[in-house]
Amino acid sequence: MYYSGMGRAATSDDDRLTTVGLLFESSAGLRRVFHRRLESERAITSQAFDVLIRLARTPGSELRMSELAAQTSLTPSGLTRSVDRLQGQGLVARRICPEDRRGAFAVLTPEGRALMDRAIPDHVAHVDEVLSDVFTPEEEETLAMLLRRLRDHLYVGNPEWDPSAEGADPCPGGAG
Amino acid sequence: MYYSGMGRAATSDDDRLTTVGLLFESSAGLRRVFHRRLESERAITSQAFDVLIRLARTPGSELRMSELAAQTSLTPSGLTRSVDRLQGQGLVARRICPEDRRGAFAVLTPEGRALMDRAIPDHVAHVDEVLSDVFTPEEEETLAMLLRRLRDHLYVGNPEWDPSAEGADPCPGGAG
DNA sequence: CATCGATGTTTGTATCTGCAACTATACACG
DNA sequence: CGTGTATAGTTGCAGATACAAACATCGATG
Repeated sequence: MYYSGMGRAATSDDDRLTTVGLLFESSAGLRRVFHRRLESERAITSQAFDVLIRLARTPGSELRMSELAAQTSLTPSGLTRSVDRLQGQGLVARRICPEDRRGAFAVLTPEGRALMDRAIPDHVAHVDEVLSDVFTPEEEETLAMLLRRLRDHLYVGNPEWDPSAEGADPCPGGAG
Repeated sequence: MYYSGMGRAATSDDDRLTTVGLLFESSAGLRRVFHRRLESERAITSQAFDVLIRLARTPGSELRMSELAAQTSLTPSGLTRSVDRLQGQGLVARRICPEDRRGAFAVLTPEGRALMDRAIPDHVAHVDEVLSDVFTPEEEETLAMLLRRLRDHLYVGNPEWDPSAEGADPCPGGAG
């Protein structure tokens, strides 16, 4: 999209839009690649996988709805719907936060845990396969470092998606 | 999303998923930032802007529907709907390709051209502002180089989105 | 020239998403 | 203890997207 990589990007406008355009295209392309495999092999969308993997990789396998929304780049409304669907599939359940009854946790069910235990290794291998085809380990590290700076810059100060809130859970996961 | 940048990413699984997670988050964050500004100042979505800027920056201000779909990471169906909306706003028109009447061009109308002449400089400045807050010029160049490799790897061989078809237009823009 | 398969685009349909409004609970204050 | 404001999450609704099927046209073949 935009105007990236057309072989005639020489003007200053082009240069400045190229990076952003490449970022969007890479993201969309990766998402499509992973989405295809997940949907054909696991019958879940990449969006659902985003939610599930976040839960699977959290101690206690549960997170507050708002946490999960922030970490999946979904709005609260979008996350509610996503968890509704996962609940319908029996992969996730809701648990009221005992210390703040407005709040809810999304919890991985045993079935969801089993699915992720099968799916994650395959997914990691797939990611690995794609990235190692393109980058050396140092390059991948450089890319991650640059992207981390960009991500942090974009999300700080955004009240709804500020990662600085990540550790400030009023009802810490499962320990209660 | 995924598990990136949580301060405890030390296992091998984490490392391998981090880069992809950061890419998705950066892309989503950038899209949101640009979307907000475009929608409030120009009353267009960032998706529509993707289409318009591609047209605005092409000689003759017109492209085949399939070209445009490939370059905006939309499916043909999605692009048809998008162009429908832009046509309804008077920003884009369709033109049948005289040499292949199955095909259609999307053409920027004078109104669309005028909008983009106003919007592009602001957008470039906005992109510049965000990126220069985060990266040195060399870093940005490095990022673009790495992302270009990734993008090219993801899109070659994918018949629907193969960029190698870009120069092979059977009815080249506007010259006919 | 008629037919058949291939290609470019559009349409029917279902799903997903976000915004704004709403409900329920918590917390501060008198 | 009652009231007012803030916060967590959900729901109604409108808009956007993809997949599959349909439609129109092209090009090859006989």
